[in-house]
Amino acid sequence: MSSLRLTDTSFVVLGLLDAAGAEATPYDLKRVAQVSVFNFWSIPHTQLYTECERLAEAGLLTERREESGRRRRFYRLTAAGRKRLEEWRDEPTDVSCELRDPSVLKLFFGGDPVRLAEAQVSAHKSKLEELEAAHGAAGFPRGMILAAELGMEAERVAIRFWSRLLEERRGDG
Amino acid sequence: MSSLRLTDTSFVVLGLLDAAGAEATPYDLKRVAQVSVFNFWSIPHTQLYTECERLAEAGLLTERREESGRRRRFYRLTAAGRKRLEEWRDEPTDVSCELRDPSVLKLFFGGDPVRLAEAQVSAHKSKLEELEAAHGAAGFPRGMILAAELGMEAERVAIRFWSRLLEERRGDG
DNA sequence: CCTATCATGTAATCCGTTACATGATTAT
DNA sequence: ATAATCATGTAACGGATTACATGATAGG
Repeated sequence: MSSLRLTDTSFVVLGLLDAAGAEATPYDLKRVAQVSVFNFWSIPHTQLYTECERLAEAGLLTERREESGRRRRFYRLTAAGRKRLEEWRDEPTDVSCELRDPSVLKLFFGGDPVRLAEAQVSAHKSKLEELEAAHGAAGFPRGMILAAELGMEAERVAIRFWSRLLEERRGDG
Repeated sequence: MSSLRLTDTSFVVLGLLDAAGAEATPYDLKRVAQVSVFNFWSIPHTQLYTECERLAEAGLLTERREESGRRRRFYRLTAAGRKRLEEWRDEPTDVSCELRDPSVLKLFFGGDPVRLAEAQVSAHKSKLEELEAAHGAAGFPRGMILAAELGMEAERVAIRFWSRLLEERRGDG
């Protein structure tokens, strides 16, 4: 019940549980996240277990454990948990994000544009297709749809950028 | 001299030292980084100190310490360090990056689009101006220029995205 | 029934962040 | 000179990643 610091990871978990609207195991969260949040903010599955534990200790989740078999743990948002989630998402941030793209880092420090571009064009294309496919399904809340649209737009920008490098392969120095 | 695992942070340090082409203190690295790499991949300044130490232990940097006064530490790339850097940057990655934008996360989980957009539009606009200003200076290697151009393009996309949300403020649900 | 793969989870390690601290330098 | 700010650095803590491990389930 101690009031520990919440990280972005914490809010991903709180948000997923809120969206689920019901009890869920960390594994449930992982499955739904993999086709939604993880598209633009991924978290290793092991962290979902420890984070649920942490949040439960802080009183933001309740924990129920199966008696038999796997003894799986089911978590649910408490009122306090929902409150923290709402406070967080209603408070706008002015921190602007960073690209933090490993390939751009290599490019920045002198990596060969053409070789990098070859890998990046196909990577971003398949990512875009993935997003478009997931986007087809209906019934998502508006925020999720908007986030996906921005993600797709970002992919298109990346594709254009790296494709252009590929074309100018006679480029100078 | 033990062969520890190198992280992206390691390569930022190696890359900065390579670009410097001379001995530098962690503080030197910080100053040059703040107007270049940190625009799209930032690292807390304290980490530059510990990372230089780590890399020196691994034999990728040499360390020279001032005798008098501040007893500052100066680092320089070794041949092994340069080799690791080159290997890294010449090997293309297929990992595509993630947005990892805290505001998009809030949007995704139901944050109010208009309130978020208000803060984001101005944040991204000032970031774009900053990038454009830094971009004016000449004499940078091509990779750095390209990285900056992608960064500016990404900012423009973000500005368009959030601005559109602002305009449609009568928007549905 | 045996094996391979997927589901589910724990533990240890280590990087990255935060908090703090002291030496220079500038301004007044 | 003294305060204030900037430069430079250290140490502790905790979150995130990695490595590993065991229980279910399906296919042959």
